[in-house]
Amino acid sequence: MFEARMAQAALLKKVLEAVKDLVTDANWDCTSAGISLQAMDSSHVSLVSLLMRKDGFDMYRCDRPISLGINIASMTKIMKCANNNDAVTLRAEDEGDTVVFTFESADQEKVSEFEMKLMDIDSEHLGIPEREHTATVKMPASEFHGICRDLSTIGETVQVSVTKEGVQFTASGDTGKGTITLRNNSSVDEESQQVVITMQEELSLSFALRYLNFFTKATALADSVTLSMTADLPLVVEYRIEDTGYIRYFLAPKIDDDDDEDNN
Amino acid sequence: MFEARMAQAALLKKVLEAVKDLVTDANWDCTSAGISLQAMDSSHVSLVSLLMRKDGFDMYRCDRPISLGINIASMTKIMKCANNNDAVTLRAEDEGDTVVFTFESADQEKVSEFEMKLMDIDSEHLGIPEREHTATVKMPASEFHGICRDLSTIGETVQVSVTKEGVQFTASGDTGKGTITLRNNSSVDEESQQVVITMQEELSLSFALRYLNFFTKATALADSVTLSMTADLPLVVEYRIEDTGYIRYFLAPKIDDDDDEDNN
DNA sequence: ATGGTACTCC
DNA sequence: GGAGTACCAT
Repeated sequence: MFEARMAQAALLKKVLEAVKDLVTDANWDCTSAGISLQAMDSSHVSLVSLLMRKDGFDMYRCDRPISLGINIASMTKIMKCANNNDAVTLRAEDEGDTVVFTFESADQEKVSEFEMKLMDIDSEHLGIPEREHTATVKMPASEFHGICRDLSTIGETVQVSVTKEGVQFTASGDTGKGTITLRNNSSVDEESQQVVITMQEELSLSFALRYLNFFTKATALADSVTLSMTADLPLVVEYRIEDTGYIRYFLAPKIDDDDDEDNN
Repeated sequence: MFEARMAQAALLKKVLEAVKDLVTDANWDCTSAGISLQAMDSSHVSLVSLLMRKDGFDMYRCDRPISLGINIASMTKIMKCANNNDAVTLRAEDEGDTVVFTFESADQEKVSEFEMKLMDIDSEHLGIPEREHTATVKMPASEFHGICRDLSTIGETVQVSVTKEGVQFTASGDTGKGTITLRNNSSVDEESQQVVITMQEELSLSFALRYLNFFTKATALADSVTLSMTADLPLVVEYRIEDTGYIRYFLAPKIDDDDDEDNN
């Protein structure tokens, strides 16, 4: 028996928003420690990794590990039926082929139950090593969101260049070129507004904006986002989910990492 | 001569919103008592019945009964030209083939007139008997709206089950099953938020959500909606129009009213 | 209440 | 493929 209850449906809704454009089906792997999900996007370019630890839940019970194969669109539809401050309970029998969502309104006058069929999904459970990166940039999530959106109107690729002084995002295309520079400002009062750079050496990598724009669907989940970069290794874009875990996205850099590239 | 004036164009706009998706042409039957309209929807499945008593108007005059055959889309277009708090006057000559809409802005600084051609419409004026029902459920109109919208994502049919304790709405489909339960809570302070059940005996009937979703276009007209049900008879969905009358929708239950039905 | 998006019909 | 319509989200 698996059963987990969270006080605010809003959280799960936001998680789905952050996943649904990238992934059609995924296994939600539930253990006594919590829920995790790993999936490649449908074009096998990027990877999403979600962790929700059991302490992020009001109530959490998982008698034995269970993998819930879920169609994300169906789950999204169901979660749309919850109000943001409904309590949500997920329940699955060990040998069952369904999961049941229960929504309870704050005033207890309304209870909704949605039963969803589970799927069999080949899970490519990729062990992703936690590694040190050459450079990390922590910045306001909404700032990153805006930068990716804006640069998309210029070109398809963004070049991210990190120095001790700051981070620079550049895109170019037919209409011209756009560059956005954020200064390292870890001294700003509000932590959520800080731009904090940690690095061993300067570095410059290019990424497909199309995927970054999918990643920024997680903006509602966290005030800050952290970009972790190492030459020739995938970028990691991490949003911490308060008290609960994180959602991380992985995206390999474009190989043509030079300024002369003009065929975006 | 027929002439009627209402202080707020908003009311007539909302009435049109509540009718236009269901009915293309309809006779507005005007008598000294007021205006009424009855029409089947275009697929002859459901029925709309509108009543606006003369006391709902600022000014009302109807020398002899007259039936105004109106294309609802045309009238909607014309009413879109009125501001919500314009006063509206409808005027038709006894032997004429047009109706004139006059909009006067609140500050009297602007007057608009639109003349619309009338149509000849075969009116199937169905005498609908007022009858006692086995069960009625009064609930917040917005709640009913949300339930119909949410369950539409699950299946095409909703089963409505009424007991003394509450009312339950259930739909099922390929992706699973959804159930929403509202407790009878007539003791809630705000009358508009109450769920009030009146019943002779428990009952469970199924309806096509497609039509219920057309009916909920009337949500803006009233805080509450009342569902009246009797086995094998059409459901009546009633929105009271404050001080004026009502709009009622009728929809026959689906015949397969059992839980084993799986071909929604 | 209004604007954007997504769907459906033509 | 385009326009109109309906729905959702802000």
